[in-house]
Amino acid sequence: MTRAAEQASSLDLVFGALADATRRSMVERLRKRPLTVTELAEPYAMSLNAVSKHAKALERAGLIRRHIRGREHSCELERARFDEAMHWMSYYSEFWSSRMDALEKHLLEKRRRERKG
Amino acid sequence: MTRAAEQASSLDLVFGALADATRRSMVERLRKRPLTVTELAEPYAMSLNAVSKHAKALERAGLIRRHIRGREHSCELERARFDEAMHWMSYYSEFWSSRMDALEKHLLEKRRRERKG
DNA sequence: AGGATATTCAACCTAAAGGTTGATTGTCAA
DNA sequence: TTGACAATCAACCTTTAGGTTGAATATCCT
Repeated sequence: MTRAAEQASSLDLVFGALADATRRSMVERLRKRPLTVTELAEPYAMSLNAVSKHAKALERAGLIRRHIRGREHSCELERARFDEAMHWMSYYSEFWSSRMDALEKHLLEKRRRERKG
Repeated sequence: MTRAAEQASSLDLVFGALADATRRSMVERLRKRPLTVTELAEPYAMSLNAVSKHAKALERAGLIRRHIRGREHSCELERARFDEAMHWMSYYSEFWSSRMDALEKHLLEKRRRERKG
């Protein structure tokens, strides 16, 4: 990060984006299908402008992608983007790390069985 | 949340706490062993006061616990606290959800085998 | 008791976050 | 071509976040 003390790191942006309840709610709704900014705004008691800003924050963090078709901006969840943060966190969670360990063991075992038989 | 529009939700606090690089660095270091506030402060080019505030943010989010022994505050990682956020995120990650699915399948299969044999 | 050490409290500063309103840009459709 | 619609830009306001310094509190040690 040469001139980038100024620019937030990727994890800063992802966690920062998820630290807001409105944005988490948006992510939840985008899980089902893409939504335009206007559709996104519908449930919230705030201006379209505010929603537009939230969408931009999610986009900056890479958590959504935007497809512009005419005047409509369709916002789509970028599921892969969650992995980085999940991976970071997994080091600190007993629950998940133990489950991941179990899974790794399972996969190794399976591979071993498959090689044999 | 009756009178709690004011108070941030649990996920707000957890993600908010992790949105700062200094605090993530602290978490990383606490993974190995508990550290006092002074020990925590050592690598960072900021006042002890600032570090104390960061520790408090992590504590408020439930990501660390504090054991006071005399004048020293020993900060310890609260690993279980990461689970809630991980769980929330897991719905949105292809990577993790697919792995979790595989694990679930494995566990079911295993249980089935064990019941049979 | 008295001084060093560990930590927090309090007041302050600056920048960023989340919201507003009003104007602007671009696209659709009659 | 004109008006409605989708979204952003720009300016502004208020609260919060991250940092500072200086004083206070509590504990340890001799």
